[in-house]
Amino acid sequence: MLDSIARLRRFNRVVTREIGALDTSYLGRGRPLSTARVLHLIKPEGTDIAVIRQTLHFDSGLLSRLLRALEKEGLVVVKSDPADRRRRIAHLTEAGQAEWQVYDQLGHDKAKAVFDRAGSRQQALIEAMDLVATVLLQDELVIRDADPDDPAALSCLSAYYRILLDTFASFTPEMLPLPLPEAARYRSPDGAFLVAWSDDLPVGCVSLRPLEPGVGEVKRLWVHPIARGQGLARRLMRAIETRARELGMTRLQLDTNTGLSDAVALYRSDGWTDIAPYTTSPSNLWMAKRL
Amino acid sequence: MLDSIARLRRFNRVVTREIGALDTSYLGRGRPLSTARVLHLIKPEGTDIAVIRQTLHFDSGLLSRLLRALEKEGLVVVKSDPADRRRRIAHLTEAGQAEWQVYDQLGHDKAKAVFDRAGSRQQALIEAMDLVATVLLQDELVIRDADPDDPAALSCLSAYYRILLDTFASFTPEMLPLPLPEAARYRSPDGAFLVAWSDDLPVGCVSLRPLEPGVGEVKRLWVHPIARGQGLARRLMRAIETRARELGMTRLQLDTNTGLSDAVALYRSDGWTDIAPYTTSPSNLWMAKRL
DNA sequence: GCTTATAACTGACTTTAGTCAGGTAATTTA
DNA sequence: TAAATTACCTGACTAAAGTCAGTTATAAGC
Repeated sequence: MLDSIARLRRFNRVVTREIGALDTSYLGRGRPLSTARVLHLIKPEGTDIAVIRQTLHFDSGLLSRLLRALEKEGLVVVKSDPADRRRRIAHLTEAGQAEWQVYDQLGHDKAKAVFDRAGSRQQALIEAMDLVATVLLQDELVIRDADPDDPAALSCLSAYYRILLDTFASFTPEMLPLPLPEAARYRSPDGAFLVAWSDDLPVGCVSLRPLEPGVGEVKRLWVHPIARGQGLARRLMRAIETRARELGMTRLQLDTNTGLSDAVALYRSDGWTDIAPYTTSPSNLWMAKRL
Repeated sequence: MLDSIARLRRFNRVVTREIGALDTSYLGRGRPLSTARVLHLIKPEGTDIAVIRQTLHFDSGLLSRLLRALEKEGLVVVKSDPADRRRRIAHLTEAGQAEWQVYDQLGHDKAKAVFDRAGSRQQALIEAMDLVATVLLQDELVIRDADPDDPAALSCLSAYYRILLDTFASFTPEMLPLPLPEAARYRSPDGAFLVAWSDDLPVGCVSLRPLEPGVGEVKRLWVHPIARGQGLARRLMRAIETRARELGMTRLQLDTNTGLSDAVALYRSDGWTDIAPYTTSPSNLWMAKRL
């Protein structure tokens, strides 16, 4: 334990020195760091200033002052929210968008410099960083609805497809098109597509499409390797079942393969039972659950 | 690449929030953070204030002021270095030592809380942190003399022994005693023991003992898994050869095993040649090098 | 319609960190 | 031994971050 604390401190020292410099790269543009961070948090479509305040944990007065400074520079315009005119939304001017780009590029360059230093161990570095971040964020996994054509959804699907191709010889890339050909059926009100997020990294997905009135099919359950062992798959299944109920479904089906033994064990332990085959394809196990 | 930068930023956000809190845990004792960090850098035997300045990258004036504040609190006494009376050494008073303990405990508790949250993935977390730190510190590997009884030397040796036990069935724990029975022979002026450091983590070692006048034997070359692939083994060998020359040796020998193929390849490429057996034991290859 | 709550703003203030221009004493160099 | 250098100190200053009390406009509750 003592040794591990020494190692944590070493990690702490190194990381605050090297990675902390990502933030300080925002300096050098004649603007204090906090002002630059506020600017960089404003999205093209505008950002509710309350969101900025929560993200940076700033006092209301402090943020006000920083926004006034950005307005005086002509980079930002703050307007009242039409829906609730007490709330205010910050927008980037054209000059502000240009400056935002500069900051984004600075951070990008700094990050690239870190990876360049890793040389041949770049991949290992990224995986180690993911693991650290995921462990520290494990209590904050969030499941949100996504559009099946969204980049996050597509990144989950392509990871899921890679598993299928690696595991089953009978799958070919042509059988696994991206984006999904019937994307509309995975959108509300027909079906659903859920993505699990760890901070802003997609780490899991599951989808639901209608089969016949009152019956839905669960497909494409996937959990990122760095997020396994935390019950995320079960949370995703529970979430999609809830969504199915909200859509008026009373029965769910799925087809799977006994080769995916972890998934099958999860289904069984969550009340799914075997049913007769209803698809061909590489499936060799069919299950259903009454909601 | 874009994805990896997003992942680095995620890592950055999480780590500055979670691990950065290790430092801020020094707050809450009615003392500014920088003052507390200075106090915690003072060792029981006293610390040269230049070392503190370099470690924290503080301005000379700033550190002076912080030390005056700690003196006024009765926690620290700064005395002139007898060897060079311009230099000054900071010492902890009794009250200062007590306060130092409190800060140490605070950091300790905070670190433990991080590990506790990792649950079953504690070991994986530590290894990932080590990897990140080592990659970022790879240009800063330092090789220093160590005493063979030093904790760092012992930790290297026990890791080395573990490899031997795992690789060769013919080794038994009794054949690998710790601490070394003939430690004195690995100390100057007879021999040497070198340890490679990444920050304050020992990541490699090599040792040298006298065989007969003018002839030395290199033993126990080890490199931590997280530090492999960076040429550290070669640097250690070069360093121990230099040390051997300084000790007046003109010839080096070693015994090894062809099972350790990486090591053997290194020796050969660095000018070592096969010689006749001079030991029994699990060795099956004997080499020498003229200095 | 009146009261209360909420969101943001303004101005005054403090703390912390850090810089800079001297100054002194000790040591090293020429 | 004089001049230069080094190590540290002091005092004056600034910038950045953050806190706090009070104000205004809007929305929500009764």
